[in-house]
Formats: sequence, structure tokens, C-alpha cells
Amino acid sequence: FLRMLEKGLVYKKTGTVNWDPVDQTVLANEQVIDGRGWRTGALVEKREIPMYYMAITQYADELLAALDTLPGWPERVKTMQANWIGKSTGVRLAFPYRLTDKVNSSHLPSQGEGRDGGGVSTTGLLWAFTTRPDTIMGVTFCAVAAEHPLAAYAAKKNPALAAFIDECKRGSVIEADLATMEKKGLATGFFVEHPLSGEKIEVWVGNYVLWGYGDGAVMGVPAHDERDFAFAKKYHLDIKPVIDVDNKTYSTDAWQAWYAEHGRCVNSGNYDGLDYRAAVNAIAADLAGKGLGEKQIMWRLRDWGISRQRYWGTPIPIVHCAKCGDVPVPDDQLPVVLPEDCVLDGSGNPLAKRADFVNCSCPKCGQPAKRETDTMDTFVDSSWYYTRFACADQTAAMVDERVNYWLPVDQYIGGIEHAILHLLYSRFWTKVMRDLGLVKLDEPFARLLTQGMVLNEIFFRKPDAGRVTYYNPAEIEIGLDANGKRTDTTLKADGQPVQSDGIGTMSKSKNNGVDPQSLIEEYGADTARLFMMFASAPEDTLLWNDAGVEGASRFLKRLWSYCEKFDGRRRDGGAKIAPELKKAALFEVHSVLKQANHDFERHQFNTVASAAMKMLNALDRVDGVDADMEECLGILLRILAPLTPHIAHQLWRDLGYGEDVLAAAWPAVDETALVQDEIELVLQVNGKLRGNMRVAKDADRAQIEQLAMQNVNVQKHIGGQPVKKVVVVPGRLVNVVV
RNA sequence: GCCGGGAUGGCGGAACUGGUAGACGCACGGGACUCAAAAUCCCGCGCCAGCAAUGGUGUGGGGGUUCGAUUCCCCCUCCCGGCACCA
Repeated sequence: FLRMLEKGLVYKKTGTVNWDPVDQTVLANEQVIDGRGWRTGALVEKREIPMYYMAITQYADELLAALDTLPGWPERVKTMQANWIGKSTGVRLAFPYRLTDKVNSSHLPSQGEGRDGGGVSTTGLLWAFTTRPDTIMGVTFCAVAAEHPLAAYAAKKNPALAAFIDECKRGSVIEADLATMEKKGLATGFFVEHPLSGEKIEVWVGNYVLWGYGDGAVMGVPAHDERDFAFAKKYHLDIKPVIDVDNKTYSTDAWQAWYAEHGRCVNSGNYDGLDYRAAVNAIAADLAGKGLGEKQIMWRLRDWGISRQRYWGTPIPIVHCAKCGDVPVPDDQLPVVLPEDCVLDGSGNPLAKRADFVNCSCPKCGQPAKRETDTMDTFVDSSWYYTRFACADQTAAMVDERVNYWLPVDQYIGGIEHAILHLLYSRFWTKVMRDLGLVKLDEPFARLLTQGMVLNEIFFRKPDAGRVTYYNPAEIEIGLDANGKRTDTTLKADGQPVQSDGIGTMSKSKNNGVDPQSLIEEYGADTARLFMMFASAPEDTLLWNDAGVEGASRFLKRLWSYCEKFDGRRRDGGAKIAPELKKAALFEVHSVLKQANHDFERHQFNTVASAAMKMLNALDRVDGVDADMEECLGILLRILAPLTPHIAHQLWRDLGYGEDVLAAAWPAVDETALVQDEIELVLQVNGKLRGNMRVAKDADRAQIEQLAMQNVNVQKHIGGQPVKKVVVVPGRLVNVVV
């Protein structure tokens, strides 16, 4: 943190948070989304507070480009990250304005870096970013965020506007909430100039314009932007089409998807007839010539606000001194240690109430000072814990040389819910550690497996006042009627009803997790493992239900008793095995092995489990022991070892295959066992299954076709109609088209 | 709302490159064993009609491409994950 601070990769600025005005605390997202009475009656307000930020945007380019260097990552995760980083190219342009009365600088608060520094002057520029500069001649309004200085300026003599701005400053800052809320706006009565036409354009305040993205202002082109279209319809603003797509006819009655497509400029003066590319270039050049715009790359990714008003994060090592300002805690006074007897009462940051923690002296001047009480987002810790695993005993440094030997992590496994935040922060942090000379890696995780979510039903009660209580599904009694339909849900403990909140991810906060310990105690670890692996492939979401666990248990018991029987037959000298039975068993075991190998590679362990079951079924059909059967059982135990290591290890040993099943070579598919003299072909008429037939494995096309046409069922369904075509798929089917 | 993923019997799921939909299990029904039960073993099991042979129908809904679509294309519905302070 301190090295990043020195390099400008950590900086301080104000950030917007959800604020609980009753308890005077920062609300967690969950408390806002849930809205289920964590703080009853609380309104959510937006509030600006000072925060420390990590400059992840400085790495946006590399984080995006390096996704191509990660072949071991699932495509869907890479797509999500690319969208999240959100590189878009467009034009940043300015609408000049002139203030109609004399103002001083306090009317136009500082707007931060890169923004319109309107300041004391009576002329200014309203900056906005667009990805569709080709539609610039269709601008009929501009909209600014409620926090924008021009909004504040216009509100000075407009109480209605001031009230609206106030209203906008209430409500959640969560992106999902902003996107779904009703789009509202209010005209300011203030006008700016169109940068190319000079036309007067009215400025509106819109609750959907984000102060945190770009310049906090957008140009409104209702004709070609769906959101602007809806806004213009609602407030009866002009809709001016300026793009023609394949001579389609534009109508302002209702939005059509093609309105947003690229096309040729029309109704755009000098730019008429230009296609998208040409128009963007021409318009960008004209704007640049006037000093009112330029091409720009915009990123969706924002810098990472790491300050949290929580107890349980890493303390931010800063001391606030009245004289010296924010002073970093010197290295020899690190680490800042949290008090271990804090009372977590849910109201605000408990650290702030601890005078013994807060009061300190300034490391610079020695005068009394206040310690920073915000802690770091715990994502900070999860961004680099794995580097410590490579050098856990290192106490003198953050990491040492061994990291470069062990990392990157060969196979990382985590829930798909981490696809963006954790996995992006970790990538960022790795690159920062590299640039600080701490590691020699570009990426932390070579291969990634993202588990699907395990879901379970959520049950809760909400008392009239106070917090929601969540109950574990194990504590719930579900009443069913004669048709198996649910009638009621009650808590076993008191027989009183509870409500269902549907299905959701297992989580501590929703108390809908399942403890595998009870399964392990009842059935053993192997059964618990086999059951869970058999339930679905690891990347799929799964609704938890332990109804099938008996099947896994039964299989392992069957395996055990088969092995005892097998060993007994060995001692008895083994009966003669019918050759066709043995051939069938070998064919089954080896073709299943082939499938299982493929499934292992693609991490589809549920079908590996079913492969083991199929093998046991095949072996059980043969009553006798010989070298081939010995080999087949060995194959079964070997492929089972990764799924149920304990029983596989024990049986492997007991049957004398060797010491350690996991050390044994992986079995090879015997291709000769897969050769069949005859193969079965499916017979279809007009694509419908009408029977099947056996043919020699080397039968040629003509023979197959002839045999198929002779088939009774085929003839019956042809019914004397002329045959148009016969499709023969070798090894699979014959389809007669009539 | 945006981004990502998904939907197949009563249930979990299978079907690798478009080629027998429902593998393997669970549940259920029938039978064997047992005084009885449990455990175990055998048989059946998408839906509709039929004693059966068999026929029709069927992979969330609608359309398309194809000799043939769970698989490819277009549109829609619903569900799950993420949306930056749950971590």
C-alpha cells in the first residue's frame, strides 16, 4: 500500500457511498438490495466521503490485452472481464456556453482532473463523451448528472430544480438500481452551443447520468439512442434522425432496434452521405480544429475504492495530523495492529469509537494525531494470499524469490461469482507487484476452473420490527398435500410458519448452506465425494438435494463385495469364462475407459463416476477370473482413485495390485478390445427410426444400402412410394427419403 | 436494465465433431429371499393410445436451415450468477 502510494498507484479522493441517515453509517450493498429491514424505515442516501483508491485503470489496457495470454481460462470469464473493462472508442467533445450573470468560483465547484474547469470565467465548456460522434448533428439536448456544477449553477435561481437535484441525490448508488429506476429529468433553462452547428441546446439534469463515468454529462441524440429516445418521448423533446440505414423509413412513433445501427449520415450538412468511419473521422477533425473535441478511448473500468468502514480489514497505515496532513506510517512502525476486543454492534465502524486506537502521535512532527480508522477491502488480501503460500515462513519481506519458482498457480479453482472482481483484482495486483519488483510474473493463475454455484432454498422470518432472521433448510419442515404439492413451510423448532425467499447461492448471510460433515459422518468421505461429483459437472450450477446419496453408498458397497467375491474366485482357481461374455466385458470396459479419459480432461467428473458404475456392471456380468478380468478390475480401481481415494487405495492394496493406487500408471485403452466383427446400423425412413440391422464391420456402401432396402420395416414405411434419396452414414445409420 | 450462463422423464443428469434422446443413478411399481422387516438380487419405468405387436408424440415457447436438430440460425419466456461497500 505504501509503495503504491509513493508511485501514485494509491491516491485519495471522495467517493460516493450508500448512506444510512438514521444510523449515520455506510450501508453495505446487501442492506440496500435486500431492503428487508436491516435498518427499518431507513432511507438510502448518497454521500461523498474521502476514500483511498487503487489505480487499476492505469492497467486497463494490459488487463484487457493479456486476456489473450490465458488459454487455460474459460471463455465466459474472459468475456465477462473484457466487458467489465469495457474499452470504447469515441470522441470527447465540448459544448461552449456563456454564463448569463456574474458568478464567483464558489458557484462552480472544482470539477476534478480532466473536467470542465469552468471556474471564475463567464464562458465555459460542457464536456461529454460519445461513442457515436457520427450522430452529433442529431443532438437535441444535453443531460448532466445531479452532481454536475452546471446543475448546481442553474439551481441557484430555480427552487424546483434544486429540489429535483436533491431528490437525485437520494437513492442507491448501485448500478443495478440506477439502471432499473425510472428515467427522470428536469430542464435547467440553461443553454449551451452545439460545437459544430452553433445551435442552442438546452441542458437537462437527468437522474440516469452518472457523475462517476466520463464527464458526468451526455449529449442527447433521441433518434439513435434508445435511452435518449425514451427520455425525449417523455419530455416531448425533438427527435432528429441523422442516420439512414438501408433506406428504411424512420418513424418517431416507437423505438426500433435498427435506429441504433450504423449507416450513412443524412440531414447532417457537410457530413451527408458519409458512412460511420468517414463521419467519425471528419467530425473528430472538425472538432479538433475548433479545439472542441478529440478522439478518445474511454474505459468502463473505474479505479478501485478500497476504504471500508469495517473492523475486519487490513488497517490503512495512515495517520492524520492537523499540521502535516495525511502521513504514512513509517515501515518500522508497521504493522498497524487492530484492537482485538472491539464490540461489533452493527452501527458504524467500531474502530472509530476506540480512542486507544485512534489517538496517536504524528510520525513526522510528533504532535497528537488521529489514526485512520478505515480498513482495506478484504479483496485486497485475497488479491495476493497465494503468493504467501509459496513463502509462508518469510517474516522479513512481503514475498521472496520462491514465489517465482512456484507461481503462477497451475490450477486455480473458485466459484463463478468471482469471475470479475476477485479474479480481476488479483490480476491487477500481480502486475503491480511485478512493477514494484516483488515478483517476476505477469499473471497469477495459469488455468482456471470456475465452479458453478450450489443453490439451496432460502427461508426467513421478518418480524414487524428488527432484522430478518434466516433459517437453514435443515431446520424447516415442508408440508405436502396428496399430489406432492407444497402446502406450508414451518420451523421444526416451534411449528410456526416461515417464508421462502426462493432459490439462491449458499451463503452465510442467507443461512442456506449445507455442512458436508453430516454426510461424511453418516456415509464416509468417499461416499460424500462420489455423491457430490456424480450430481453434476463442476462448472454447472446445482440445486442442492441429498436424495441421491444412497446410490453412491450402494455403489461403493457393491464394489467392495464384488472385490471380495473376486478374491474368493481367485483362490478357488477361477471358473472358465465364456468367450463372448468376456469379449463383451472387455469391449465395455475399454470403450467406457476411452470416454472416461475424455471426461477427465474436460473436468466432467459426473460421467467419470458413471463410467466406473458401468464398468462394475460389465464386470459383474462375468463370473470368473483370469488375467483380462484382473486387468479390467485394475482399470476400474485406478479411475476411481481420484474420486474415492480411500476405498480405491485399500482395495488396490488388498487385491495385491500394488502399494499405492495413485502412484500407478494411468490405464491405456486397448484398441483391439474395441474392434467388433459386426456393427449395428439404425434404419430410418424420412428421418424417423424404423428399425435396425447388423452388418459386417467392413460392409461397403452398396451392400449396406441393399440390405437396408430389403428390411421389412423399411419396406413397410416406404409403402411403394418412389425413393428419392438414400443417406448412408458409415457406422451409424441409413436414412431412406421418400 | 446491462453483461455472463442455463432450461432435457417424478428427480440429478447423459448424448464427445448435426445421426437410435433419456446413458449412469435416485425415486417409484412388480417379483425373489425372509415368520416379518431391513439389506441384497431380478424385472419394469418419458407421455398418449393399445392385451400386445405397434403407432403417435416428445429436449422451456415460436419460427427457420437440413435427408435428419437437445446440438446450427432468428425471435421470445423464465431461472441462476455478476453489476464495483456481502466478500
